[in-house]
Amino acid sequence: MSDTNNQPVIKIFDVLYSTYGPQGWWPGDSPFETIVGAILTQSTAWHNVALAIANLKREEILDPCTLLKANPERVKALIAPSGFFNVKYDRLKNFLQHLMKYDMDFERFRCLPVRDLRNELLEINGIGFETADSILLYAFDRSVFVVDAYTRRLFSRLGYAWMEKAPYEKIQKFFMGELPSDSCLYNEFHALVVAHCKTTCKKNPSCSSCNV
DNA sequence: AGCCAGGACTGAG
DNA sequence: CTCAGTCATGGC
Repeated sequence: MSDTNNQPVIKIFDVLYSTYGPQGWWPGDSPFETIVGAILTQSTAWHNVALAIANLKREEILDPCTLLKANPERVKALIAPSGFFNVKYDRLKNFLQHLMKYDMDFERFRCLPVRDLRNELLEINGIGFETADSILLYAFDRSVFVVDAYTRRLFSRLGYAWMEKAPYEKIQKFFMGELPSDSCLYNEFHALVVAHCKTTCKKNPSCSSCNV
């Protein structure tokens, strides 16, 4: 709270943005595709997720009703490239079954207040903090800040050492207190953190280049 | 040839 | 409550 070495969060964002430019995460063909992607990308490289989604599109089952009715083994085979296909199938199914409470009406579900939406997502087995918030931000365009391992790592090295082990929601609350409530800003911010860590930090374990 | 990705759940201690 | 083990494939 009184660490004078900390750069203001917004300034770090500015440097990242001017370094890497807009990342264009998940403009997506549809919110539903984004949600599927959010679940499939759990602990998985995005490239593999893209393969899985392409399969679902090719077979034309990338919509809630069709996907829920499709043969489980067939769906598992299609999403196999994204790994963990057994658990991920169950997680997709859990989400779809939750959607049944809204008569599979996607629009009715997404109109809920953010707080309710988030709580409902978190009730679904297989959707944790990061996936829920990714869905809210990237699929529903709500101004919710997404925290992940990269965020913890990068900011721990930028003077916010407490983030290394702090609870997810404490970190989230911090960022949302420091930044204006803006889904576009949060969208780019999270993507830029990932972009930076995947390039610079990864090639440099000591991460001295994190002196943004 | 390992190692690791844009996590979350479960069971053990 | 903390934490290792588990889930699986593709790319480097």
